[in-house]
Amino acid sequence: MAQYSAQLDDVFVALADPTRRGVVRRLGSGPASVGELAGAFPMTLPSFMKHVRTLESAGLIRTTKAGRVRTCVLNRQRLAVVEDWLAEQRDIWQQRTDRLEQFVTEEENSP
Amino acid sequence: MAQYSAQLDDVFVALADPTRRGVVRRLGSGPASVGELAGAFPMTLPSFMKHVRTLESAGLIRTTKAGRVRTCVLNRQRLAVVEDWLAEQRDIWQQRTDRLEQFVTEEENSP
DNA sequence: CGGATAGTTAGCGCAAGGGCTAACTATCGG
DNA sequence: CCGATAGTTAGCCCTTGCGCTAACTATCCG
Repeated sequence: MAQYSAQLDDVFVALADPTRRGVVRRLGSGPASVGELAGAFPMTLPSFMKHVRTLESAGLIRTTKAGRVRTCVLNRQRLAVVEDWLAEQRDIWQQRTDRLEQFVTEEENSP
Repeated sequence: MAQYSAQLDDVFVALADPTRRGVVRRLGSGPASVGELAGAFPMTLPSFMKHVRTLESAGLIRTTKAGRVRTCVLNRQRLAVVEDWLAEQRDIWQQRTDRLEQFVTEEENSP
């Protein structure tokens, strides 16, 4: 529950684009080359590559190059950053409802 | 598990900024006026208001104006959009590991 | 070797994002 | 009614994001 703010920023920014979410989704089913991935999106390769780099520097994917083909794999770990943030939100909200309950109880005891 | 893409985009974009995440976090503890919220961030009111509007049009918060003060409340429901997306990712990944297990099993049976 | 394939680099254009100031409106409180 | 308070609107600036073309590098294969 730390103050990941930098990571958090990169990850949310990376996911704030439909193309990049599409890549994450696709990679969920297993690794793929840049070319394979790019085929699913209506843009040129250089444009697509930028998305790949964004995802990689956010840590959401990892890539390796073998011969002339670069293979991308999902780094599921990184999605935990989002999960943790959501969990934190739930906690905060929970604390609030706890306070509300306590307040109501106190009111009942001293009306 | 539909194709929310538009909503999803708005919500992720909204959360891709530390100021806006800060507001969401703060509102988790209960409603607050624009002025109260703005006090926590190093920027002018007009700038801050843009973030409020972004959050509101993404559906993450709701605001109402009484007299001269506008009060903001968190719309927790909307965070479910993110939760659902994450759940979907987990599903996809799960399907993959299922296939892998099946593959391994088949290999064992016919070596 | 030589052509096809798979990325990569460089640079450009445009729209959007996020911040600011200045000036205005609309309460509220005395 | 008047001054202070709480937002709001308008417009400007600058950076970043995202898409494109053109040209280049680096394999792979026959």
